[in-house]
Amino acid sequence: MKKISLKDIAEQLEVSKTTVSFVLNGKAKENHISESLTQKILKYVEEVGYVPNQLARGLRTGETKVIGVLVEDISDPFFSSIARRIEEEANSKGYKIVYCSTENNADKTKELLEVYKSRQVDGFIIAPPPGIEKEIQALQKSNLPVVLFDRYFPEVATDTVVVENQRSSYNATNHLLHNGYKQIAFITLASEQVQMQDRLQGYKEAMEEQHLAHYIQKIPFDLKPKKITKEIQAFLEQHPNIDAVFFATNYLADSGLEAIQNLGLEMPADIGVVVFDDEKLFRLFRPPITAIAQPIKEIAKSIVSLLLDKLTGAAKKNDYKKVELSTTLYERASSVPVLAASR
Amino acid sequence: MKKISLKDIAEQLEVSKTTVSFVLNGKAKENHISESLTQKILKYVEEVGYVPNQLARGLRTGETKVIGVLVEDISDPFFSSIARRIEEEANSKGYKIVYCSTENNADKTKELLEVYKSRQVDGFIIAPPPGIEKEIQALQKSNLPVVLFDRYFPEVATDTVVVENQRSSYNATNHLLHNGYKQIAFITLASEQVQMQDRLQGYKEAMEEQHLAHYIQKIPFDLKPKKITKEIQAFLEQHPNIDAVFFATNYLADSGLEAIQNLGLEMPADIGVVVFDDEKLFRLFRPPITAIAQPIKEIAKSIVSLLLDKLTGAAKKNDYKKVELSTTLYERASSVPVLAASR
DNA sequence: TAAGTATACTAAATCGATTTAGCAAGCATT
DNA sequence: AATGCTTGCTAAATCGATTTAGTATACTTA
Repeated sequence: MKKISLKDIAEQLEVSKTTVSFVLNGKAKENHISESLTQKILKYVEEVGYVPNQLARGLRTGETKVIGVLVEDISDPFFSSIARRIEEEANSKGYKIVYCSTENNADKTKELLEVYKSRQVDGFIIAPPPGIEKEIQALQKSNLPVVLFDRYFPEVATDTVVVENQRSSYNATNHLLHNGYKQIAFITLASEQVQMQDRLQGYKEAMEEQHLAHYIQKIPFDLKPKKITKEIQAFLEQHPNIDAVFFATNYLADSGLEAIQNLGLEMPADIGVVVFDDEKLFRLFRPPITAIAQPIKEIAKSIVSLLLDKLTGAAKKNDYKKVELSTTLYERASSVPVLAASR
Repeated sequence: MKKISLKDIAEQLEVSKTTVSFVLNGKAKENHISESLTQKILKYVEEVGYVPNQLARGLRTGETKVIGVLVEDISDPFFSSIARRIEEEANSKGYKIVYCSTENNADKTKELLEVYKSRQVDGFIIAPPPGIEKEIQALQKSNLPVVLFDRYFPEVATDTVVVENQRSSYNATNHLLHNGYKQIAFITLASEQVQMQDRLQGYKEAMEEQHLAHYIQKIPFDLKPKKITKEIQAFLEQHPNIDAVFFATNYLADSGLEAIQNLGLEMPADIGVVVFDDEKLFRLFRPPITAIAQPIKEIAKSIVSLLLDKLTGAAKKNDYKKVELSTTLYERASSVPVLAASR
């Protein structure tokens, strides 16, 4: 059962490849192919179940209908759920996805970009690691649309989708403050990336408004979960006066919660907890974990819509948009002491 | 900055495309290209940063070095972590991944297979939904290697990677029995898929050995989490004598744990809990949730290794292997009542 | 010295589509 | 009767690689 090609069809029906191609691309009318021949071709194509070779088509047209998606780690629940939605959105518009994990590593990312370019993807969706500013600009110069998400490069004009990191973080910190916590630690990544900086800023702003001291721990990027747990545990031991912790991203919380358990601290009485990023099980935890939920579906929708605007030409090449979506703070028991009201 | 092609290089250096191609493919020696010319070409190629167009190459050679991965849902932690590892393994062997979510829907899957075939992927990795037996066979007939995982079709010979579902389930049920639970419910999907059937079998076997009655609830496949919670809650209310629950897959547990909370039942005293599939936070739950962990990394390795054996010709075309990996039961507090020892 | 064989390289076919340019027949118009 | 416009269709170029089947020269060897 060899694959059947345009040529085969043309030969079988004793017409030219051109004619078949016109018919299949809906250009029969404008090229004066008779209705009867058009039908005959369509019928035959249907019968033999012909599917065009997309490599050949892509080679000729330069369009592959494939979008490259680069995320930090596809096994991270935030990224995998975004990926799922992007897939859904893109599929519905006739695009396919190829994805990979950057591990937040610039060199790996650069390689991946090369690979994808050589595969002629039509556009890119990227949660960029630091250090690929130039590559992003190069892509845009060579007319390959790019949408960044989760973070971006302030100095590079791009289409971008992020959440209101600073404001969300500010609000969450205030939530802790309103519930009586004062010695609030902010546990984040040792990263200059804009989303982490914004989250940090929000925390600082809220603390400074109350003239409270900061407790900031920066965890190196590539530590294993166990090591992260150790680090956080050590930090909390060094600062026994800390009465609340704000985890700046999901997987720090996963390790941090373990550290808290190891130390025998009780939420929310001994320690209040808020996490940036919601996880499915946070709601069921005991106590349930207060979390900032990012609007996954909206993020994905905005990303794909920005990219498609560029791909279809609906948006001008040098006209970049930054979409900033708001988050939802789910106030759960981990940050709401029973006595809060009376404090 | 237009893209540079083989032809451009050939013209610049005043040699033929053939020569350049030979050099780039490491076939200089065997085609008697002089060392000096070889070096000159390599140097120039490096200089201009030429990267071959993979579409053209794929069209000509029929090899794209791309593997299609179809999972049920990329946002499911089990599948996303498998995907991550597959990506890692495949990348290290020079292959790229294109993936998508089947939603366990046969029609969607069939479409996706067509799309991927038209993009000339070299092979497939599939967690198959029911009803695509014929398509799998067709792929194999047209010489496209396929590896199934998580489940398979007993009547179709394929390379397959699964875990010891029945035995794992049997052991986990026995674990509950040894800890004094007797009215054990098995909450599973209304699915004929082999992995679910095997898990059910393992449960039944253990229960029957003790001459105990079954409590089996089958949840329809496409329910939303909230609906699943309701269903499970209703089931537990109807059978108040149930003293333990075995969830046959991860997302049933996510909903089931909520049902248990809603009913005010305490683990492990009121109800013992075991889950097929471990999740990151199960260890940190209160009480920690006993779970059967699948060996993600090994599964991914086996999958890729089976597929590569077929792709490289190391394994014969009609020589199919079934790899069955063992799981680990993490016995945590959700299924180990404090009094268990004395019962 | 003729035949054989390395050496160094290339022309052209090929993969499977799309697309440009154009042919041929029929009809209307002047 | 010559010109122009439709209509209906096709030949051939093209995208950018790989690969087959050469060619031309130089060097052995009998």
